[in-house]
Amino acid sequence: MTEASAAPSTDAALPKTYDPAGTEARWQRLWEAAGAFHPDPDAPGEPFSVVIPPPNVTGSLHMGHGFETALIDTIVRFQRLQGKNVLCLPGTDHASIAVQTILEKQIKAEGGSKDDLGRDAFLERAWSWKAESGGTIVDQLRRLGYSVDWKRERFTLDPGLSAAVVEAFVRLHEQGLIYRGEYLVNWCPASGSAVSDLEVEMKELDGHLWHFRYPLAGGPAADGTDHLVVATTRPETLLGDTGVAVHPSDPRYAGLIGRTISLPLVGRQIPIVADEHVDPVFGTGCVKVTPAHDPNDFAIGSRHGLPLITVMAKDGTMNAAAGRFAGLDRFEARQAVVAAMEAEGFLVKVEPHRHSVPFSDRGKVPVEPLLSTQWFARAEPLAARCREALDRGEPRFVPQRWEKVYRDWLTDIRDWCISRQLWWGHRIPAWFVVSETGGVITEATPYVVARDGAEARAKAAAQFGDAGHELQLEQDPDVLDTWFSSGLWPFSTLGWPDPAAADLASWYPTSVLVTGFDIIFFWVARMTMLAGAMEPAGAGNTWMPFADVMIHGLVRDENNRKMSKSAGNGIDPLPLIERYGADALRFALVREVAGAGQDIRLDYDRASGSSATVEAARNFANKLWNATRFALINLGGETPASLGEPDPSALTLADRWILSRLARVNQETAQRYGSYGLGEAAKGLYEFAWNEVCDWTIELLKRRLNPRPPAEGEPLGAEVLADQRVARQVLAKVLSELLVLLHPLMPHLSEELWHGLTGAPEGTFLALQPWPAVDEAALDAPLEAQFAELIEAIRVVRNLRAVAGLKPSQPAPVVFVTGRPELAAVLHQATGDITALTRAASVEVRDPGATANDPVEATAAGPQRCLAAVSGELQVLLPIEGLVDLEALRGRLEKDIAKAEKEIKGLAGRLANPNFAGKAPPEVVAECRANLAEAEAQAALARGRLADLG
RNA sequence: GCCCGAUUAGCUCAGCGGUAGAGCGCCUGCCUUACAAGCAGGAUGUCGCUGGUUCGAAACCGGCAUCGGGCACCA
Repeated sequence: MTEASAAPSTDAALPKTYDPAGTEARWQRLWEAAGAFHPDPDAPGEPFSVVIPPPNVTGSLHMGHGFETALIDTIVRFQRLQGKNVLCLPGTDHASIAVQTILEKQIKAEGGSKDDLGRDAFLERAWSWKAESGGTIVDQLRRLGYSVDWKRERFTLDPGLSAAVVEAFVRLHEQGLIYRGEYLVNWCPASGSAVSDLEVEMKELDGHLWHFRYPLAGGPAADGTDHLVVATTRPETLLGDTGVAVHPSDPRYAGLIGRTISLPLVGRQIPIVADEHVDPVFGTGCVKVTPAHDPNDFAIGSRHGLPLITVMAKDGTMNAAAGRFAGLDRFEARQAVVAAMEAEGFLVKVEPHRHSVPFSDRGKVPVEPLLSTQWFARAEPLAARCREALDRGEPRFVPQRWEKVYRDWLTDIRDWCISRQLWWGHRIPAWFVVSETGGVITEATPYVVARDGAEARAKAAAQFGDAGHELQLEQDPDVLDTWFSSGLWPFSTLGWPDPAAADLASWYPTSVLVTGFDIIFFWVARMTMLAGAMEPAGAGNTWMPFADVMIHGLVRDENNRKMSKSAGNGIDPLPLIERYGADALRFALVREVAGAGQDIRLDYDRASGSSATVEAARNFANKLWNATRFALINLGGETPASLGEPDPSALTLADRWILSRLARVNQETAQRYGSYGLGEAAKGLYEFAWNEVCDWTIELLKRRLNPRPPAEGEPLGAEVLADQRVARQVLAKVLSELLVLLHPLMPHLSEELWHGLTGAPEGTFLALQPWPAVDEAALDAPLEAQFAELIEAIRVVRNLRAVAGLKPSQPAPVVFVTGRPELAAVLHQATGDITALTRAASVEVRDPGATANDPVEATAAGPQRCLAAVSGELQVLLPIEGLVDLEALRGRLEKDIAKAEKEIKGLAGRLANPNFAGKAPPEVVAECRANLAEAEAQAALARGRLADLG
C-alpha cells in the first residue's frame, strides 16, 4: 500500500476527455444483449409499467420525442433502481391518415394514383414504408438509450393489436355504443374521407360577407316588404337552401314568419321560420338555412323539419342538384353563383369579413360539412364513466391543472366519428349483406358486425336465412380512425383481450402515462373512455388505464416557435447526439423542465449545429468523467467494495460534511424522481456534483490522498496512511453513490464510470442495482451550516487575495478574528484545509478580546500593510509586505460598508415600526435584531480597517 | 366570448409571505499533474403595471397590459 503514495500514475485508465459515441453504443448493445430491460411478469418486486406513446411511422423523430423519451426513461430507470418489476413497452402507430397522405403524395409525384394501384398494392407499399420509417424510429429511440423492452415492441396494426381492435369494436357494438348513421360530418376533400371534430382546426381568414336579396313568394307583405336580405360567407351553398330563419322576437320580421321565399337562381319555394339560434343584431338578422352543408343550419333544419339538399359531391365539386353549376369546383362555384346573383339583380352588397374557416388538420384544405353515412361511437356514456372515475381522482394529472381541461372536454362531448374512407388502417369488422340489396351496398343494405368472415356469415345466416349460395357478404371497405387503436394501446399491448395474459395481470393498469398536452383529447381521453367500456365484468368501474398522467410541454425552437414539419423548424436529435452524446442531450432537456408542464425552449444555432444548453450538459458529463478519473488515479487500485465504509470516528469535518450532504441529496433526489420533479432532480444533482463534490470535496481530499512524506524518500507514518484510507473510502462512497443517483438522467456515462470505479463485470449493470440506502446517521444539519461558514471564510480570503492583486503563486499569512468560539473551533480544525485552498503561509485564529487594540500589532507588518476584509463579524486579515493594490482594497472595504449600511437601514427601519415588534412572531423579531447587530458590527469593523489603510 | 399559462440578471429559467438565486453569456487573473469541455475571483435586477390584504409582498387577492395556448363561434 505504501507505493500508492507515490506520484499518481500518468497513464490513467481513462483518457482526458469523455467520448460518448463509443461508450453509448457499447452499453446499448450490452443492455439489450443481456435482456436487462426484458422483465418477467412473475418476477418479484412491485410492478411498475409504462407504455410509451407510440410515435407515428411518418418518417423520423423530432426533438419532442427526444424530450418525452428523456422524461419517460428517467422515471422508468429510477423505478427500476427502486427494485420494482419495471416494464417499459415500446411501439409505433400506423397513423392511418397521415401515412396515407404521404404515400398518395409520393404516388402522385410518380404520376400515378392510388386507384390505379389498387388496394392490395397500395397496402403493400404502405407496409414497406412502415418498415423503413419504423426502423428509423426504433434506431433513434435506441440511440437515446431508452430502457424499453424491445422484445415486447408493438405496432398498432400488428396481428395481436388488430385482433384487439376487432374485439373492442364488436363489444362496443354489442353494448350499443357504436352505431351507423347518416349525419353531417367533417368531410376532407383532400383525403376523401370523413374526419373527427378533433381533426378540424379553425383558421381565421379574410373573406367576404355577401348580402343577397331573397324575394317573398306570393307578393309583398302587409307593410309592403317584398324581400328579405340574407348575408352569407358561402354563396355556393344557397343552391341547397331550404329555408330562411329569423329570431322569433325580432319585430322587423314578425309578420313574415310562415311566409315563403322564392329562392333565386333555383326557384325553390322555401319557408321563413323563427329560430332562437338567430342573432338579430348580426348582419340583417336573417339567415339562409342550408341544412345539408352547415352544422348550425342542420340543427335549425331538424327543428323545423326542413329538407336536406346536398349540392356538393365528395370531391368538393358541385353535383347535379346544383343545376347549371354542377361540375364546378366549390370555390369556382362560389364565384359563379355571386356573378349570377349580381347579373340577376339579387346582390345587395359585398363586405370584407374576417371569419373562422374549418380546415382539415391533415389535408390542409377547408373541410366541407357534408351528409354522409358513417360509423360513430356514442361518446356520452363512455365519458360519463371517465368523469365518475375522475371524481375519485383517477387518473391523477401532473400538473393538476390539466385535469380541468380533460374534464371540460368530457362534459358536453359529441359523438365520435370513427370511420375513415381510407385504406391504411384497421378495416371495420362489419359485413354488408349485399344479397339483400341486389348485390350492391346501398344506404339500406343490412349489415352484421363480427370478429371475422365466418362469424359474419353465421350471424347473417341466422338473421336473413341462408338460402344456399344466395347469401352474399361484403366487408365494409372503410377503416377506423387511428385513435381507435391507439385508444386501446395500454391494454392491447399487454395481451388483452386474452383474460389469462400474464403481462396484463402484472402490469395493468399502467403506472403513469407521460405525454404532451396537445393529445389529451385525441389520446388520453380516448384511452380512458375505451378502457372503461372494455372493463371486465365485476371490475366495478375501476379499469382506468393508468394511475397518473404526467403532462409535459412542447419543445420550442430557438425563436420560441412550435416545431413543425411544415414550418421546417424541427431540430433533429441525432446530430446533437452525435456531437454531444445522448446523455448530454437528455440531461439538457430534463434540466430545462423544472416548471413541469411548461414548454421548453431549446437553444440551437442552425448555422453551426451547436447548442449552448446541450454543450453545458456535455461539459457536465466530462466533469463527472474527470472526477472518476481522479478517483481511479487516487484509490490505489481499490474499489468502493474493497475499501468498505469509513469508520465514523475517523472522519474529518469535511468528510462528515460531504457524507451528510450525500445523504440529504439522496433523499431529495429520490423524492423528486418519485414525484415527477425531474428538472429539480437534475439541477440538484448538477449542483451537488459540480460544486460540492468536485470543487470542495475533491480539492479537500487531494492533500490526504497524496500525503507528502516527512522527508524525501522516507516512508509515510501509520496515521497518515490510515487517514489516506479514510479519504479513499469517502471518495469512493460519494462518487459511486452519486453515479447511481445520476443514472436515470445519464444512463450510459454513469454505467461506464460505475464499472470503472467498481470493477464490476460487463454483465453486471448499474441499471439494475438497488438505490443506495440513505445514511440517516450521517445527516447533520448544524454541521452543514458550520461548513458553509468555513467555505465562506475561505472565499473571503480568496477574494481578498484577488482584490489585493496577489499572484496565485504567492503565499500569504492568514489571520481570522472572531468572537464566536464555535466558528473559531471550525477554523482551527480546518487549518490544514484552509492552508491548502488559500495558499496560506500560515493560519491563525484570534479572539478579538485578546487583541482588542490592534489585532495586527503582533505581526511583522504595520497596519498599512495589512489586507483586511470583513464577512459578517468575521475579520480576515492578511498581514503582508510587498506589492498590493491599496486602492482596490479600499474599494472592497467601501463596498462592504455600503452593503452593511444598506442592510442596517432596512433592518432598523423595520424594528422602528412599532407594529413589527408587536405583531411579527418573536423569533422573526429576534432574528432581525441579531442581523442588525451583526451588520452594525460589520460596518464598524470595515470602517476601522479602512481607517488603518490611511 | 369562455378558460388556462407566462411576465424575475443580456439569454434560459428557479424561487411562491421574512427583504432576490442558478446555469449559460460577460469582465479579471490563472495551462495549480482529474478536467482550459477547466480553476479562482467579479459585475449585472424600481422581480410587467396598478390597487388591496399584511408588521412585512417577487410570492397572497382584485384590476390592467403584453405574449402564448386551448375551447366555443354570428350566417
